[in-house]
Amino acid sequence: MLVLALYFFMAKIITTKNVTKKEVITQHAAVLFRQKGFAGTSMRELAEKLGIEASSLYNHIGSKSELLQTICFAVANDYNSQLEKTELSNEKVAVVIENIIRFHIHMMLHRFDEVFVANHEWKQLQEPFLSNFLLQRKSYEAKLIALIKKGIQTKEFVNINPHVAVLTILSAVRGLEFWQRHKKNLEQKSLEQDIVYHLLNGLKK
Amino acid sequence: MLVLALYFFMAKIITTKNVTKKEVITQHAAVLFRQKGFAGTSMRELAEKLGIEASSLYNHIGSKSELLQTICFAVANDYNSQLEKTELSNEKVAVVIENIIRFHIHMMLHRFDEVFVANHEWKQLQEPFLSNFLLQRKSYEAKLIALIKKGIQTKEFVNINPHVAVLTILSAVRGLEFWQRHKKNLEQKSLEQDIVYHLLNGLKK
DNA sequence: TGCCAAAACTAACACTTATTAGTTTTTAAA
DNA sequence: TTTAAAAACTAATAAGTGTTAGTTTTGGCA
Repeated sequence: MLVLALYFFMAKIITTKNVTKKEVITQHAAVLFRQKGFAGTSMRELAEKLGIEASSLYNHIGSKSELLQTICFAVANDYNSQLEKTELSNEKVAVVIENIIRFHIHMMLHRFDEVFVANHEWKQLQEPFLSNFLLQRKSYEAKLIALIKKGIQTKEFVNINPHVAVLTILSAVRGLEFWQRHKKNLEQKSLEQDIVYHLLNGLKK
Repeated sequence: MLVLALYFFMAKIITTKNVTKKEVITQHAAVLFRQKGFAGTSMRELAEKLGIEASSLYNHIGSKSELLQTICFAVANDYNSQLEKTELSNEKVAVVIENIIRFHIHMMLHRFDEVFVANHEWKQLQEPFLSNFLLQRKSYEAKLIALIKKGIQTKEFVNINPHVAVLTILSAVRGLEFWQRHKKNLEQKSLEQDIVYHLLNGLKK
């Protein structure tokens, strides 16, 4: 007698300890949102990456928007708390600025997907999250501007428009987005060193 | 006797001479694509901005994708032809680089919407346009890298990784995206001067 | 005026979207 | 082994998508 048994398994989200399923979903969402944008990513697509059905996502998350909110504010919080720490040090302004640049580079290289999404997709946040996010960013920039001003007063920096300098620095560091493509071709340390040097000392001899 | 006449007018796309309706549509599309992203913008939304119905758009354009293609390649062409012009000059490398930076700033300030869309939404291009676009960008960057290398050889520039320098410069200039918010608060000329100075001579005294 | 092409319209198509309801399976503790 | 919660499933909803077909209106020229 032949017994033929067929087993069907339901797919399940794989988690390792200390990582909730919500966090696994959010991380996958970050990758997709980076690759295809928030509006360009569907919940079915996200579910497929996780090996489950779209409707099953809602056992773990509230909504698609919530995913974006989680990503954007996690990044914003990390930048803010690091800045608060760094600000309080007694180093010279040039050193503080250098440390901040290095932290930005670190975030770009190690939290790439989330940072990218926070940089590019925040516009898709719904109110009141949109306003909140913009407010946080403005306050962050204001702190940096104040630092540059201080550096000019202490004669450490040239007499540049502090607002312009901050934008130039922040944007230059964001250039690492493009760098991901050639990640392997260059040592991280020398990359970091070149950017910091370029921004602080310029290109010319 | 009272005669009551009701007139209904069909909306029409307003054009001034030397501007085709297709160009008017494309310009409005650029604004919307910048504000809400390509995937986040619907044809009905675009049509509404123009005061017509969505289906009427198709008397003038082929498809939504075509709009994105038009925008991205118009920008790419402008950058490419300007670079070809500038490269051929007999100026010192530092001057050539400075001119290129100034051109980028000019594009950011005067063709904001199109440049922004080309920078952010090119990923949504369909093949073979996507590959074509990436190829053009790579070749553009390669030319800039060669220029920086030349500048290092002629001892005009410090011994920096040319690839990193190009990315830093291009990204820094893209920071003007954020500047649009405060457009009125600063003279364009001094803004331009500060960025050029920062990138060529650095922040430190 | 009469005519024709350009450009608008309405209506519909076939799909895709995020999300919900209700049901079944799985997991883990009692 | 029973039981309850967690987490998967199927099926459906209502709204929105780009685009096409067919029709009507418009504007300029004969």
